[in-house]
Amino acid sequence: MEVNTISIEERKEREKTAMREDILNAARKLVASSGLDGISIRKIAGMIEYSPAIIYHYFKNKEEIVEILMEESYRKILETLSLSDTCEKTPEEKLTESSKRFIMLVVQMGDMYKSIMLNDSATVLAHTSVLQRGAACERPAIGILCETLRKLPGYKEKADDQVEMTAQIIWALAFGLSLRLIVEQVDDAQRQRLIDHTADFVLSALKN
Amino acid sequence: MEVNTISIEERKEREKTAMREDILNAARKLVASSGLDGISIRKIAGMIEYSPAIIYHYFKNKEEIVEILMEESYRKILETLSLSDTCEKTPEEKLTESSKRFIMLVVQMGDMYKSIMLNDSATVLAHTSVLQRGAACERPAIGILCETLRKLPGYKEKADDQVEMTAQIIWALAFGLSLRLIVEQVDDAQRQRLIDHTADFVLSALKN
DNA sequence: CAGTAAAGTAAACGGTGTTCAATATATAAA
DNA sequence: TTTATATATTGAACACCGTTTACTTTACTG
Repeated sequence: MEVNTISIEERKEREKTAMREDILNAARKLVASSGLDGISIRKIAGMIEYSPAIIYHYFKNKEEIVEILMEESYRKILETLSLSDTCEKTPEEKLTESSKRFIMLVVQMGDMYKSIMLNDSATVLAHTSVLQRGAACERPAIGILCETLRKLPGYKEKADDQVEMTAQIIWALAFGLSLRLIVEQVDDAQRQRLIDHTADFVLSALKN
Repeated sequence: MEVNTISIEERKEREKTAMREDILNAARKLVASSGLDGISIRKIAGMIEYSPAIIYHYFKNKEEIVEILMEESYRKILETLSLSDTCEKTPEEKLTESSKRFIMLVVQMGDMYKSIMLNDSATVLAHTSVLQRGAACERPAIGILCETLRKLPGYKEKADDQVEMTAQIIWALAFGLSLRLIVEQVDDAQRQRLIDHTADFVLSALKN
């Protein structure tokens, strides 16, 4: 009975992805309560009420699970970042606002952002690297920034290379600032001051 | 015999610090060969040919050992940073050159710089935090930068607060850039391009 | 109903940091 | 010199960790 066989295979497939999802959900809970380092195969196994060994039937190893969660969070960052392209504003305003939104978001993500951006595994770097020449334009994080810069007065006739590099620098600044805000646990008021000052700083640099 | 007693105490003191130094040296070797994560109490014990437990008579825990090594490296960064104050150059040149030197140094330090700057223990943060208001001026990393900025045209009459914030932003930019250079393992040529472009970017911003 | 493929597990391996009771050693006092 | 005491040192254990292996159970197929 071929029809029956197929339906059983489909159910098995469903069960397999369901199990994978259960494992990932347990991992997500652990991250939420105690950060990325809080993930442990044994804890996940305890939460889904299975033996630890079974997890290796659904994932290659712990690293694979961690990377899935990181890519998930990274996608969330990109989504939030490319959100406000609809509203009509000057490119300067756009730049300022999306930078501010970006920093607020990643500061809120805290530890997770730290882990994503400092991970040097090939899989994660494939998404997060921005300094590699040319390649950067394919990556949303720097691509959106490049587009915005192009709309700035005097940036139409600039070389691609130059614009991309400027984008990379602005991005590095936002990256460095948010990381320090996270690590030093800067309070709201000082954070706001710094973000505003940074926006001014960047706009000044772009005018020349 | 009081004299004898004192001399014995002195020898014991010497022996104690010698043992501490042996432990730290073993730890340093491990860091050199396999990074900060390469340190393990058991490996250190093996190298100094003692049982692992003895290490806890000389150090509170592994964290204390790691923090000592990090503070050591951080001091080295500061020394190299405050080195070129002697030569006579324009503040712009000074800023550019010391920034470049700084980035080259920390990129070379690689993993260690990463670990120092992302460590959020109170002990390490006491040295490395720079975004805290006012407090930053006491810290060499941002203090030197403030002094240099003050010599820039139009920066004499600016408020302390403003100058410090600008320094913090430049510092955050250097921090973010070097971290990405380390994580993404950018090649020499591209690194040089980015550093040069960054210097231009910063000088442009400072002119307004 | 037998056979097979997949799901699941217990137990172990080698690793980690840390603690604790017991022991060896060296100094001080008798 | 012998005894007491403080210090240095250790072995063994505790509680974790990721991962692998051989084994058993379960579910499905012919």
